Amino acid sequence: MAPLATTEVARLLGRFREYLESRRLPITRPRLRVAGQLLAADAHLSVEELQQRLDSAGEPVSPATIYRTLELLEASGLAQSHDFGQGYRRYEPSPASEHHHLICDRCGCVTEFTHERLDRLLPLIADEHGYQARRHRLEIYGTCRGCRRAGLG
Amino acid sequence: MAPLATTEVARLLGRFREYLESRRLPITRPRLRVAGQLLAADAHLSVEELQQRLDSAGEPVSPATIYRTLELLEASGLAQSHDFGQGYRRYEPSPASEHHHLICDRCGCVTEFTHERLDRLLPLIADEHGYQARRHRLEIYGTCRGCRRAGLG
DNA sequence: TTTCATGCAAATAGTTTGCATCAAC
DNA sequence: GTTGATGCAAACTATTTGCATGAAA
Repeated sequence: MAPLATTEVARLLGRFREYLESRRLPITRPRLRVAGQLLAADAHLSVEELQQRLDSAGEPVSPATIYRTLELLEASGLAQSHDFGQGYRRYEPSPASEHHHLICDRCGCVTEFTHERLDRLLPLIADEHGYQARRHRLEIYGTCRGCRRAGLG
Repeated sequence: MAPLATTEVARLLGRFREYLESRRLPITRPRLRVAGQLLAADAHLSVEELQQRLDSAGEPVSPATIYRTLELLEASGLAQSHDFGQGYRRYEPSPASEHHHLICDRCGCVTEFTHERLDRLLPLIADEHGYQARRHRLEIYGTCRGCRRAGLG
């Protein structure tokens, strides 16, 4: 996952401030630290990883606050969480266009892909079964290129 | 989810016994109770639901043993577990043909569907990204027919 | 009679929450 | 000054594990 450009991170941080203002919620230093660190991330981060990065950056935030801020980021639409069945959730900035995930069984790395035709197909399938689709989740698990090359496949 | 025919349940129970024998593992009463109850299920059961059904049937088994037996059932290929993001796992007998799930956001009910073309497509997508696909997971979340009729959609 | 499963209770791990204190406004 | 956030520690929940006892082979 390529990190967002610095200017884009700044723009999204601005949107987060607006979101907080619109809800009359204080714009606090810990909130901005968490948001800044997640929005600038180059990977799907766990809360633990996020905390480590905040610590390394000399901007420590407690796990409780990290969780609470992530909730706000999700509610505002600026971030998404995923459960890849690893026992904890991982977070990423909301992508410009919705995408799906390839997850490596070996190293846990995540690759994103989009597939328009597939996205159009799924609501139709839901409809055939009487469901009104709201969202879907598609994950492919396997061995990534790197692990296959390393003979771990 | 329609329950399996009684004869089919019996056949699968036989396969479970064979699996245990082949591993020199004791064929115990609690193991057969758990397997029998899950294989005859008409839905995707949580461990709690499974325990309730066992209790109701006058065949109580402790949660620890239920978890341990489910592990064996998964290892033997006779059962599958799913995490639908509800905070706990749900189990079902392994289907004859792999399928995907529609999950109702409201009532939690699960509907299965198959889609051959889609199943053929996914490994190709993985390959395009350098992954060797091993398995995939496709879930559509929305409102089921019943909940929509009840005006809960 | 040897081996391994069972049930209980304690441990685990990610996440959530209550509460006293502190920062934002 | 008022409101609500923070950090800590305790609580919570699904699941796993250690151990004394009991059942299968």
